[in-house]
Amino acid sequence: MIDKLSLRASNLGASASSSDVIHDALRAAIIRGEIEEGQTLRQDAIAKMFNVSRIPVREALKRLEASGLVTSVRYKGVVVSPISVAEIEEIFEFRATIEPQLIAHSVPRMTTESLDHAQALCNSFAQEKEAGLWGDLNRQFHSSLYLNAQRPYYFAAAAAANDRVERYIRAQLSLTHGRDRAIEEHQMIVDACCKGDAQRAAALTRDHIMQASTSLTKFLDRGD
Amino acid sequence: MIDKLSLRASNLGASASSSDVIHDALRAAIIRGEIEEGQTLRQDAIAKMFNVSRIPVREALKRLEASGLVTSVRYKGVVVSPISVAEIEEIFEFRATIEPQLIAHSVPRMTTESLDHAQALCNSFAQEKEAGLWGDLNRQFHSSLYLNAQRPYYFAAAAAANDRVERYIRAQLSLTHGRDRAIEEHQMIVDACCKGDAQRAAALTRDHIMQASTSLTKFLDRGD
DNA sequence: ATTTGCACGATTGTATCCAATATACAACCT
DNA sequence: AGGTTGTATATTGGATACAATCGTGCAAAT
Repeated sequence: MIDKLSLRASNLGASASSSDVIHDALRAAIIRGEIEEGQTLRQDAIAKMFNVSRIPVREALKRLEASGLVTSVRYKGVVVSPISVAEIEEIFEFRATIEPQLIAHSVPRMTTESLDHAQALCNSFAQEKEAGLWGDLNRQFHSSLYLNAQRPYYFAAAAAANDRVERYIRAQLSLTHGRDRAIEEHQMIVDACCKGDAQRAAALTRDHIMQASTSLTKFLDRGD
Repeated sequence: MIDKLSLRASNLGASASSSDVIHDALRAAIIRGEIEEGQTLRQDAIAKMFNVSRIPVREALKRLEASGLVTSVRYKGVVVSPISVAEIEEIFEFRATIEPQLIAHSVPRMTTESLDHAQALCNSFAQEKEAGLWGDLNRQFHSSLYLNAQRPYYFAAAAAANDRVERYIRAQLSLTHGRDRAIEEHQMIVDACCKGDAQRAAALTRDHIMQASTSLTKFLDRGD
């Protein structure tokens, strides 16, 4: 028998189809705000970008539609789903319900490694100078706190909710003092995790999300 | 200007494509348990059932995959997602988090009409003799209590969670005393709504869901 | 000037065909 | 017999071709 490890055999069966690649790329572009909401996505244009036919593009769009990121009208096309301030508030409130439960379940299951990893991501976020990376690092940090929860459904629900408002989270981080405050709150959450205080970590997470929500809606109601 | 209401103008643009029809039919069949979990869905077979090509079938399957009802492996096919007892428990717990919030937001916004409608559905469920209809009536009843919440994201999240465990909700209702107990609890929830007691309605909803969960998992751990 | 009808291009929805891959089974070797 | 290799068939993934629909501009009618 050959040594499997020497080949680093990857699971080919689960390799990405064109449809998967296109889906992931579009999803990333949408949640990062690189495609602005309301913009219509033309099948042909996307197909040409990826050098494929429209078939895999359509399948990718159907999946994005199922997760709410785009809205489709027959014979007219799909547009990046617009989202109202009320919906943003609702989704932040949803996150503030789900994510504290995730972290509360995680804390008693965290290992030294996962705590170190979380602290490292916390530091990366705090030290990163380039604003374009704050969103990714912020999300990685929060995800790392939920990995031990053993709550896949909650985790997926939180991820979906984050996808819908990701571009507003990024906007909030770019607000005056938005990131500064996040840095402080992140460290407090990590500290609570290190002490094994699940309830405090949950409460801090909830506050962190709601604080971002109010500071964001204050900005959106005023300026936009 | 013509009177729009007199026309009851339906949104023609949103008329159903083949892909939509197939998606809805498959979804209904899966959540009702008519297609059992683990069973593989052949594109060709489905296409022939609906007298269409495989293209709209594939799009329907991609959407089902995005909502978690089926699992797809490249070049092998899609199977109805199996679900473990742990996942069932998690999703019931998720419902027990979300649905009380929905009803709590609904209660202060309920009208006499919506209360009457809920009571009517409550009665229909209690009086229905045919076991095959209990699942639908149960779901209609609960949905009616959430309609006034003005929380579309919560509502959609609850609907998706219900889809995933619908067949187990049905099983639970068929258990000894499962339905009897549901009937009592439903009436208590409606009564709390009529009194405008949002917190009690929420607490009762939470108990209702958790009670179903424990009675169900007790059955699944023992028998299955 | 405004409205109505229509032709045409652009775009989406679906069918049909081909390629890539998996599965089952036969042939073969030891 | 047991296992391995080759081959046929079934099934999915994707490309191409065609049909259905939408939107727009323009001309004719009022």
